[in-house]
Amino acid sequence: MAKRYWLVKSDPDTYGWDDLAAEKHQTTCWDGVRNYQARNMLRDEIREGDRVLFYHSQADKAVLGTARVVRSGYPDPTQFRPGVKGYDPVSTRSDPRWFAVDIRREDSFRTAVTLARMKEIPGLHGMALLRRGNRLSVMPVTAAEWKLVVREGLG
DNA sequence: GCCAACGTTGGC
DNA sequence: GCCAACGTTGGC
Repeated sequence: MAKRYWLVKSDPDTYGWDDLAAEKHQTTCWDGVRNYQARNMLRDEIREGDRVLFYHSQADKAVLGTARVVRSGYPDPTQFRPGVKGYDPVSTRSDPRWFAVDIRREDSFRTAVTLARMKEIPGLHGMALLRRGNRLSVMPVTAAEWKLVVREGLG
């Protein structure tokens, strides 16, 4: 199967590129996603070995680097933990509603590729991230888009 | 701080 | 099943 590419979006005040760097093995469980469209991608489409653009929303609005999927979709453990954000009382272990993947930090860009910059690159005009009103925290990236963003970031 | 774009909720 | 109200996200 062809390798696929994704973009994950995170508010750096909540969890950012530096937080991922500080993790053991620079790997984290990408949990907390509570949107059905994004859930479907985490559960059904994202595979180990797929590569990921790591994007900061809010003040930064830029891709900071790349990561790799090191474990494909499995039940998001936070949905089973009463009291934590993301707890879902309806979800059960035999029929979990929410999914997570594990990602490992890979290349850190020399220069962050800003949203403004991406809008200037003709080959990125169709990018899901640039679609008006797109609030998905996980979205697909084409191979061509991946190449353009990474070339820009790694120089 | 504002507001557009959604997703969700709940009354009917 | 419809839709108004509300909450959240995130760019500006």
